[in-house]
Amino acid sequence: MDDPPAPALAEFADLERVLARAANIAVGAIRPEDPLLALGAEGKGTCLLDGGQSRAHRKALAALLGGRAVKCGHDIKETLSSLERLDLDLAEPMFDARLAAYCLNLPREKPVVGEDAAAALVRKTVRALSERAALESRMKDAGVLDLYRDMELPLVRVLRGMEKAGVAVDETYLRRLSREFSSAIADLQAELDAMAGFPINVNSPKQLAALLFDKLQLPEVHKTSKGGRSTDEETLKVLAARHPIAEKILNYRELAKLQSTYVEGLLQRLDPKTGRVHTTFDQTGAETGRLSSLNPNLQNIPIRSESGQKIRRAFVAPKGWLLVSADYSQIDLRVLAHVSGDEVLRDSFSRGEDVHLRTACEVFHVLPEKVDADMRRKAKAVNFGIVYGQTAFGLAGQLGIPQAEAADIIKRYFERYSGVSRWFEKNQEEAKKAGAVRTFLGRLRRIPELSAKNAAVRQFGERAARNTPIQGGSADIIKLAMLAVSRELERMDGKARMILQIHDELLFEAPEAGAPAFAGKMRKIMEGAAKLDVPLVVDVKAGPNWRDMETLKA
DNA sequence: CATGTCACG
DNA sequence: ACGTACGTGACATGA
Repeated sequence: MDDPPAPALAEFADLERVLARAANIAVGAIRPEDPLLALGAEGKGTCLLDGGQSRAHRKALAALLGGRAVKCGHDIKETLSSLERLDLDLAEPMFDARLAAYCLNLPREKPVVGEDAAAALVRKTVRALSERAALESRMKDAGVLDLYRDMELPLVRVLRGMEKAGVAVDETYLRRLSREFSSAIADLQAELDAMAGFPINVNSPKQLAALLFDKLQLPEVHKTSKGGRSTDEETLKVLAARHPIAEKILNYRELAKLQSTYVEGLLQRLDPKTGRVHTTFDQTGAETGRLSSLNPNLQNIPIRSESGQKIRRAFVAPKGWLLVSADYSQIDLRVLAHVSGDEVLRDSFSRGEDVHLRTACEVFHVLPEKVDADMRRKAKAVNFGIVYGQTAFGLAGQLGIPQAEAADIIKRYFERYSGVSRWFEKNQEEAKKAGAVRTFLGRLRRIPELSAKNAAVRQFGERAARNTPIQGGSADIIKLAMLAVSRELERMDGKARMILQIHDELLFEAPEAGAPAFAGKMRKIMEGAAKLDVPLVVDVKAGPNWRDMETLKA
């Protein structure tokens, strides 16, 4: 498609009458703190307004943006965010070119070199208007128009509401934690310096490799992707058997990570006026249809380690409220059961069994009462690996078992779960033919790597082709749930809020008194968000912070 | 700006 | 023979 003509800057008044009569108008805004607006109509040039001008024209803008014209833009969520500052909103109908391109899984637009923010805003906004018809037609042809119109576009406002609401953080607690971590890090640094015999910067993989492999002559465990000598966690765990410094480095790394990324990162992003942090959800970043979260990323808050849990404790409910968490149980494997139709997997979920235990029974040929913790652990790794296209090599590495044993386990898995095996075959064949895969709700991912000459590249494509219908199918389900939940929250008129999505979990805050009933309501909505051939099961918990949550029974 | 590392689902 | 588990984002280092 041709680039639009260079936008002419015009006075707002010159355009206002044209815009008021237009069926489609171009609307874009950036810089929430100091809004910059672009407005235009087909063939009528563009008007650029800064924050001050926007305020002066607020009344006229409200009429235009609240009118019946199709508001066409590029990244509507960003536009909504900037307009909030002027107390303005966009009324339906809308068109979001960026979201349309995402649903079509088109390659991402490269940034124009040397272009300033205002010029980029005008260019993208005007293009959104001129490309609307073509993009809608392409979406129809590609079978993703319903996905765009009924799922992604309505989700924009829901996500903006979550971003705006933010999450409360206990600043006093976090500052105390910062001092605690700093002191522990300083102690570890002193011990490391003493053990190394010189001041060692553990944050430098280069210095660390020199210490471990040159000075201390410890064995190299594996290479980095670029051929260097790796000092990662896996390596250090191996080296821990040969030298006490490895363990110290691991301890240092853990705390340094938590301190820099989470404690300091969150304090930096905390709004001192409200005591809340506000993430941005990227609705168009992930190839599989998942969301991502940035500035700060609130989808990777620690949970696994003890020190990590101290970070979770910093996320709190306001006084008189509770956090409510609702997470889908085994959603990926349920989606696999649904798309593959595998009888054993379906049976397992229909009966409400422990799926990892069932897999252990199937692959080890034993009765449930004979399954020990190690067998279940292995079975769990197999269930994870299956979804990712894991090889015997990978499973062996994961479990620390010989490759032959891993190959045997995988072989038995596919014998017992033959429906899964057949679905993988069929999916692979169709993916190769189409150069793309879809989720069961029609979301599309093109995978050009499937026809690569290079075997490694092609195999990567094959794993992506296996994983995407599953991970993407799960993403579709939780998005539907979020839409259904948000409709209920509107009915509740602000008596509770949805504040985060973490791929298979939704986090809410709700008044303490009504929290159990609220949690039950959310559970029901989420379990009913999509109709699969197996039940969807949601576990709900509530508590004063994101660490101390108690399970609520149905 | 690339690299290595590591936090999460 | 190929390389070896999918999807993200943030941080520190050092060229």
